[in-house]
Amino acid sequence: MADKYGNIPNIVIGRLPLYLRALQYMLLENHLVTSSKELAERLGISAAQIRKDLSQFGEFGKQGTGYQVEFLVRTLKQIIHVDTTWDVIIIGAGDIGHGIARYPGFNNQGFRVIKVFDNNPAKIGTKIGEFVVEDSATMEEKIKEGNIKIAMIAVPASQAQQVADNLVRAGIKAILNYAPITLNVPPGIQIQYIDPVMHLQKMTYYL
Amino acid sequence: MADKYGNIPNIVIGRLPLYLRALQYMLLENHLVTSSKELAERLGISAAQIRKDLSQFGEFGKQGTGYQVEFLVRTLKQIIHVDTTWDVIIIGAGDIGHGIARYPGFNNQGFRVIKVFDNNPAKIGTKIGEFVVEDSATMEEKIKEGNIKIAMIAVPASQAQQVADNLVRAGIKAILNYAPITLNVPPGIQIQYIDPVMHLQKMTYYL
DNA sequence: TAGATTGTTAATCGATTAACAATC
DNA sequence: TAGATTGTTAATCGATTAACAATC
Repeated sequence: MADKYGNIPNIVIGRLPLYLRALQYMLLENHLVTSSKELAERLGISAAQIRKDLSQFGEFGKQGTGYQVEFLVRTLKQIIHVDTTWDVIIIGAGDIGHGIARYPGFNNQGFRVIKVFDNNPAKIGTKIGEFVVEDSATMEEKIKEGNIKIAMIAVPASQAQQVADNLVRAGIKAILNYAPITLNVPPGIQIQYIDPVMHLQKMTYYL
Repeated sequence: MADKYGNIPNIVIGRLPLYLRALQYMLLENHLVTSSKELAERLGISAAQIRKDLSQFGEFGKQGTGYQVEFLVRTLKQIIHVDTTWDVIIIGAGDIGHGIARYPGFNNQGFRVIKVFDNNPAKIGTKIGEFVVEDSATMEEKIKEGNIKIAMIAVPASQAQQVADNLVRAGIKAILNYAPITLNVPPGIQIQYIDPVMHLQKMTYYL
């Protein structure tokens, strides 16, 4: 239940994965205890904000000492629901689809790509690493069968809205969209965007 | 000069590429005039916000009518400095580097990938589409020669900070980082992040 | 003219920060 | 104990929205 903790601002939720990522690196470095001050310096944000954010979910630190990194990692994973592994599908077997199908970074972060779909007969049946590209026509059925909740859209912008509509109809609840277009989805469906052009254009103003 | 317009909040600058993207789609659809209301509906934000954002830079609309799409596209491109084409380099010739080197979406959006670097001898000299992978050891020199200002980091997280340091030393002013790690860069250097895991983790809280 | 929509102001809403008592 | 750092409050800061005169 997302409201287990009451109404947490979305902007706070958005920072938790950032904290988690930094804390996991600390673990990797055998850095077992940290403080809001240290974490803040690593991330370039204020210590007060980190303490305030964490305090929305409980009391995880100890005065005078700080936070046990391993405990905080475990706790954050539980809070944002990546203490389990989510099955994820990819729609679109072009360059982007290939890239994310093979991306090793999902491992141990709560996600596992399990299927890749495309509607191009020339691509259906071909292999991408361990995956055999499946026919988009069978997508809805397979989403329902597998009770899949998360999808990544890697089709051209012109097809993205149609794909999103199909995904939502099939029961998908969270979409990561790589197509450079804003999609309309019903309330309650999560959507995030990755568009390198937008990121670059956010910076050129300052150049 | 970024302060041609005074001190515009960063959050406003960040929305301009979103407006631009939507307006360019309208052009594509031969949709020549729009209003803050219409644009707001497409983007799922408020019309007042769009008008307020645009008004920071001038008066581009007409009461009773709205905005000329083509004029607004041209104006936004000038404001965020993508009315010219920026040369961009990629560091890292792995899967991600391959993907962005071949990504067609930069065309006509103000960016052109011109070089790909890697420090792996097995990769140097190999081809990625039209690019020949160049030796990272020659990177700084080539950045200076070409007066390049923008770079995309596509190396493993363990190498990303070192690469960023080198880029900054060579004169790079804007970095798009695909490595899943927060980087430290000096003030005045722009940095943006793309990490699909973070985006997915922002959504699972609500599932 | 009547209707529509801008640009802008003031009010509201929300997020961040500074400060500090509590306490390890 | 003395020093350090949390969790939390209240103050500040900033962003969004509602409303409307101006005007096309």
